[in-house]
Order: sequence, then structure tokens, then C-alpha cells
Amino acid sequence: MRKKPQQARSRAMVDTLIEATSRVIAQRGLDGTTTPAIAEAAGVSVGSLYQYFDGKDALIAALLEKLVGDLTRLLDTQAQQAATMSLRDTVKISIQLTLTFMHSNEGLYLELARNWHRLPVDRVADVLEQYFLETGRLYFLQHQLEYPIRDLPVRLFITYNSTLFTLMRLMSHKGAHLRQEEVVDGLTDMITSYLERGVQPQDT
Amino acid sequence: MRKKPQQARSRAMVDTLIEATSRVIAQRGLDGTTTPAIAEAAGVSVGSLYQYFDGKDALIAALLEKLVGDLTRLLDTQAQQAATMSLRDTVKISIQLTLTFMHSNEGLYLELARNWHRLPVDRVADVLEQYFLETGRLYFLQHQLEYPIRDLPVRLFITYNSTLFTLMRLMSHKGAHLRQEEVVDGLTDMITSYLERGVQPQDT
Amino acid sequence: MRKKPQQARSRAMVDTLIEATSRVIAQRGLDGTTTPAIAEAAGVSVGSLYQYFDGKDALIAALLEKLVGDLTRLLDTQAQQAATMSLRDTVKISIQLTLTFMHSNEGLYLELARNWHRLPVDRVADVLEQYFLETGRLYFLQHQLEYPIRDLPVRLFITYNSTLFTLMRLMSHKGAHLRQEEVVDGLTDMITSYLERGVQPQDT
Amino acid sequence: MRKKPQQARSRAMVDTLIEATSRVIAQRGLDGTTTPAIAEAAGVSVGSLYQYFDGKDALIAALLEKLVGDLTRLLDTQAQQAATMSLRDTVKISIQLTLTFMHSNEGLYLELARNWHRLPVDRVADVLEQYFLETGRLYFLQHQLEYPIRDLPVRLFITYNSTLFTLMRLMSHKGAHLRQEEVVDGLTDMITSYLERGVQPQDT
DNA sequence: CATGAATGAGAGTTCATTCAT
DNA sequence: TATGAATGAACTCTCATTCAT
Repeated sequence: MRKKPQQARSRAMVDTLIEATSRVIAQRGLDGTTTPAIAEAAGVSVGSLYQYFDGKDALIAALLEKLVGDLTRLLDTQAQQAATMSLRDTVKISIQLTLTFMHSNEGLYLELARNWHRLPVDRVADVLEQYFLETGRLYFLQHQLEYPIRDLPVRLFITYNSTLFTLMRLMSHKGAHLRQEEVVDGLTDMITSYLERGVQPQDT
Repeated sequence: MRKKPQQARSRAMVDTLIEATSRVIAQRGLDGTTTPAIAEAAGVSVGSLYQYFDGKDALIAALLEKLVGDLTRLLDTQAQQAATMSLRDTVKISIQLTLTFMHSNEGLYLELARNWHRLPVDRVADVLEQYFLETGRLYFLQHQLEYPIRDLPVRLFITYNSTLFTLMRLMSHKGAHLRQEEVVDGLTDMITSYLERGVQPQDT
Repeated sequence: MRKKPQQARSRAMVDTLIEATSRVIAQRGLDGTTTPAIAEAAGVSVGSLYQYFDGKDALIAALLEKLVGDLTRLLDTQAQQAATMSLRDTVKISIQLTLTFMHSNEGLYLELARNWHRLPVDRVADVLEQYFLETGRLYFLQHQLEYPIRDLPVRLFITYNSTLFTLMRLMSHKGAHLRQEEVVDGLTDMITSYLERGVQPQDT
Repeated sequence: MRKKPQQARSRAMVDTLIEATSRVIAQRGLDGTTTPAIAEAAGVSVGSLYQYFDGKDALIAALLEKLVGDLTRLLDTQAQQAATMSLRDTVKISIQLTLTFMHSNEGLYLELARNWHRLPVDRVADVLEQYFLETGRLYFLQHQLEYPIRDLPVRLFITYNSTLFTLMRLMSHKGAHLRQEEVVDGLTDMITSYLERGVQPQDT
């Protein structure tokens, strides 16, 4: 960001620009996200964009940073609730939440997820991983499972990538011959039982 | 395609161009794949490119079409062998094969997989699905399992997308703190047990 | 200049801006001298810049005007001393003074000299010419030379341009294979003897 | 240069572009020399410019390179003639030649000389220096002067910079109160006698 | 058929200047 | 009067595509 927003309308402009970037990405795709398009969507001149951001990439990075914040807040709430439920319910609700999330904002997050390899997603990935680790920890505390899950990092890596991309593909399906609910249930089943198998048997 | 390659020379040209496209995508990424770059890699003029293809998209479509063919041949062989093995072995070998495949051709297929949403991948997805369905059918025949698996399409959709994208993410990891073998084993475990649970109990 | 600085505050602002312009030119070169850069260097908003100056060019013109003043004062002192010395010493000291001058202020004057053709330098040139004419006049008075030098304007034009640009080139040399002292001595020699040859022989 | 000109019209294009650059620099100054202006002057699209040159700088570099060639040819001829004349005549003719040169091509070379510090002029400077050294060598051979001039590099540096910039300033003078001929004669006088003083007295 | 020169729309970016606050 | 947000013309450069040779 080039300028520290010192006036009230500056902060508004920053938000407007990030918001415009969201809309453009959602509506025109990442490839159609050009500086003119963003400026137009924000109802602002190109110059203004460069007053506040070093360029297109910086703008997208800021959007992702904002996403990190939003996600953190969302997941923090979620993690609390998750701990009180069964593993299966926790998993299912997480999957449904992800699906809802990806549908929100005109599919913005879907488009971002699709293009993960072209974006600075490390921070986002960290937040997600953190969420899963924390959720797991709380879950085990709650359920009095003494030993932590075996190979937790690997299991998390596999499960959240499987979830994310399977849902992504599901949403992209044109001739949706697959019912959304079935896929969610299938994923829930697959992941729950996989995670359960990682739970160490307690000593007797 | 503008002209049917009726002469040997023409077919050679078409192949050369597709092959050049592969190399450029592998080496410079999909975004770096420009028509001049392809023409140069093919040792041919841009004009010739347009003699045989309607443009860049048509060329990439042709490359994917060729990939469909290659994949079909590869998987046909694979399907035969798979039928004789246990489900777990079948799954594991499929995953390993996928990994090898993605590493081959200088990472061409990895780059294609990453950019699936920008490419006409429907035909490729169909072939993969077909393979899994066929493999499943043969497997059940071989193992005398009377009833087909429950919700087979859903299970296949979930498993191959999970596999594909988890491996894709694994290969893209820079600070690879995850051991490849562990992830393959984890995926194998998750998928095998998920599929097994879809097998209908036989009437007694 | 838009407003006559009638208040002390205003005059201070004008000076601050001109001083900031100096620094920016010296540090970033004339091409890198932008209005935002000047405003920032002055610790002032761009708006204020335009309160006191019609624009960038006006600011630079004001800087040159200030330079005219500084130069006048500097040279006035110099002219006094010069009159008491031999022609050779006068010339040498002038050259050395020019060199020192160009090195001062982080090379500001060197950068201005390099870009003379893009700047309103007429006034500066006039002052320099005036100095040389006055110095000459005093010199001849002092040394009881009845007749003025022949073609004085031409000789001055040639000598001060030769000095200025030769020194400028000397300072810009990267692989300085020429010793500064040698060049100063060479110039001194060339100019002194050229000027001497302009001195009219006195009637006897 | 991006492309080796393989077709005849390619070479023509390269020449056209360099020639257009010349005209634009001469007519609009170096600051007004933009890629659109060059393309327009060449009657060509911007794209073509980038087919043959890496950008504006490369184009200007090519122009200077051409200048090096032209200059070399011009000076080679000159050097031959110079050797047969007196030192004074040689100097005078060189100065007049420089003046003519700077006036030619609508003042192109004047504008280039003015902006020497922003251009890659090393090659040009080398050629000039080479010319002076060679001319000197031939001159001394011709006139049977046994010993070479003292401090030749310094004297050349001083004389050609003095000449170049004094003439440059002369040409830029608006209210030309100085007669061109006078300045040329003055320079000739100054330089000739300066060089002569560098000639070593022969042993007797 | 093959060539590669030529095109030009459009992208990213900068900065002198204006003007509402 | 001071501010700095906003502007937009202009610039450099890219690349898919066309078409004369």
C-alpha cells in the first residue's frame, strides 16, 4: 500500500477498491481482472488505484489479506461449536460451511480457490491449517482422548485439500448430475472414518 | 481445426505443433504460452500455426484431446492389471501412477491440472471417470461381488478429485515438510476404506 | 509565482520548497524530480506547492533565480580578490572555484549544468558573463592596461563555456583516467594564454 | 534488436525506424521522443517497433551506433586531408566541420550532444578521441616533429569538449549577438596555440 | 502452402495538476 | 490557507491474429 490512509475518505477508498476487486474477480474471473476493470467497478480513476496500491498484485494481495481476517473470525466461532459435537458432525458442518462460503460473494472464493497457484495463498492456507489443528486439539480435549491423532499434519493436508478441491469441482460442474448433498455426505463419510482411524487407542 | 490433415506432411505438422505446445506449457507455464513461443518451439512460423489451428485455444484443445488418447491407452492397460489385485493395491498403484504421470513430461500434466478451470477438461474428466467405472466393474467381476458398489458415481467423483488435487498440492509444496510416501499412503488408506464401505453386503 | 509571499510564513514556505527542489534534483536527478517528490521532501502537501508556484517549471525557475542570487554574491567577493592577482592565478582560482561549486550541494549544480538546455538558464548565464566582464574591467584597471581586451564578449563566451563543460565532463567520467589537477592546469594554461593574446598592445 | 532481419523489407523497416527516431529527436527533442511518436513518424504501428527493437532505449542506442559508423567514415576522410595542412588550418576545419555536422539533419546531432549525459555515448566519444589521436599522429609524421605532444590525452579531452560545448551553446543562442565566424576563429586561436605549446622542442 | 512482417487493441503504470474539504 | 484525494492523458510494452509475398 502506497499511502497510509490519513483521511476518512482514504480508508473508504481502500475498502472500495478491494471490494471492487472482489466483484471483478467474481464476475469476470481472475484473467478478466484488469486495472481498468477494477477502477471502473470502483467508480474511480485508474490513478486512484495507484494512489493506494502498488499495482494489481498488491490489490489482490490485500484482498487475500482481508480474506484471511474474515476467515479467521468465521473459523474462530466455528471452532468453538465444533468441539462440542461428534467428529462426524464437525466434519459435515465444516464441509457445508466451506460450500456456503464458496457460494457467497458471487462465487468470489470459488474463483480464488481455482486460481490458488497464481495467488499468494500461503497466509490463507496457514489460517486454514491453524483452524484444523485447533479444532482437532479442542475436540480431543472435549472427548477425553488422551493421545493425539497419529500423523495429524498428513491427515489434515489430505482432508482439507480433498474437501476443497472436490467441492470446487462440484461447483464447477455444468450438467450437475451429482446431487450436492450426496457429495457432502460422501466426503463426510470418507473423511470422518479416515480421521477416526488416526486416533490412537488408549492404553487400558 | 481448419484443415483436415490429409497428407502425411500435414499430420506431421499438426503433431509437431501440439508437441511444441506441450513443451512450452511445461517450461513456461500456461500464462507464458504464447503463439510466438509455440511457433518458435515448433521451428515453424506463426502463420503455419494458423494454417492448422484456429488459434491458441484450438491448439490447447487439441493437446488435451491427444492427452485423452494417451490417457485412454495408459489406463486400459492399467485396468487389466488392476482387476487382479486387492482393492488397496489397486488404489495405491493408481495413486502412484498418477504421481508419476504428473511428474512426467517436465511437469506438463501438473501445469494442466493446476489450470483445469481454464481448459476444456470435460473430455479428460470423462475418460478418467470411465476408467474408474470400468476398473470397478472388472474388479467386482473378478472378486465375485454380486452387487455393485453403492453410489458409485459419487464415490468416484470424490476419490479421483481428492487424489488429483491432493497430489497436485503436494507437488507444488515448496518447503516440502510432508513426505511424499506418507501422503500416498494416507490417500490410499482413506480412499480404500471409503470405497470398501460402499460395497454391498451379499445376501446370505 | 502565484502569490507574493507577503507574510513571513509564506516566505518560509517558498524557501522550503525551493530548498526541497534542490535536494530532489541533486539526489534523484532532473528526470526523477516529480512534484510529489518535492512536496514530500519539503514536508508539505502537493497542494501547497501549487499555492506558491505555478507548477514544477516555475519552481525550478525559482531555484535558478535563487542560484543567480547566490552566484552573484559569491562572484562579487571573488571579483574583488581576482583583481589583485595575476591573470593566470585569477583564471586558475576561478576554475577551481567552479569545480568546488559543482561538487557542492550533493552535485546539484552539476546536474543543473548537465541539463542546461532544458532549463531557463539565460539569467544564470548573464550573471556569469557579467562577472567575467566586471572581473576583466577591474583587472585591467588594476594592471594599468589602457585598452580593453579585444573581442571580449567572444573570448568570455568561449572561455566560460569551455571551462564549464570540460569540468562537467571531467566530473561525469567514470573510469577517471584523467587526473583532475592536470585538467585544471591544462584549462588554466589554455585560457590564460588565449586571454592574454586579446590584450591590446599599448601605444608607445 | 529482437529479430534478425531475414526479409528485405525487415532491413528496410529497421532503417525506417532509426530514421524516424532521428527525425523525431530533431523535431521534438529527446523528451518528446516517445514510442508513439516514432511509430507515427515511421508510418508504422507501435507493434512493429517492438518487433525489431527491445524498446525506446534500444532504438536510440541503434541510432547512436549508426552515428558512430557515419562519424567514423566522415572523420577517416577528414584525417587524411588534415595531415597535409598546418595545425591552425586543421583545427579550424575541424571546428567548421563540427559546426556543419551539428547543423545537419535538422539539428539532430545538436540535440544528441545536448543530452549526452542521458545517452550511451561512450562509443561515440571513443570514435572522436580515436580521430583526434590519429589525426595528431599523422600530423606529426607529416611535419617531421620527432616528439609527440606532451599530455596528449589531457589536451585532447580539453580541446574537444571545449569545442563541442562551446559550439553547442553557440547554436542554442537565441538572440545571437555573437557572430558565428568570430567564435570559430576564437576557438581556433585558443586551441591551436594551446596544442602548439604541447609540442616538445626538438633536440638540437 | 509457408512465411514472418505488420497490426492494434489493450494492459500496467506514472505524474502534473485540480479542487473539495 | 493547507491538505491530499482524485484525475486522466500519455507512455511503455505485449501478443493473438491477419495477410501480402
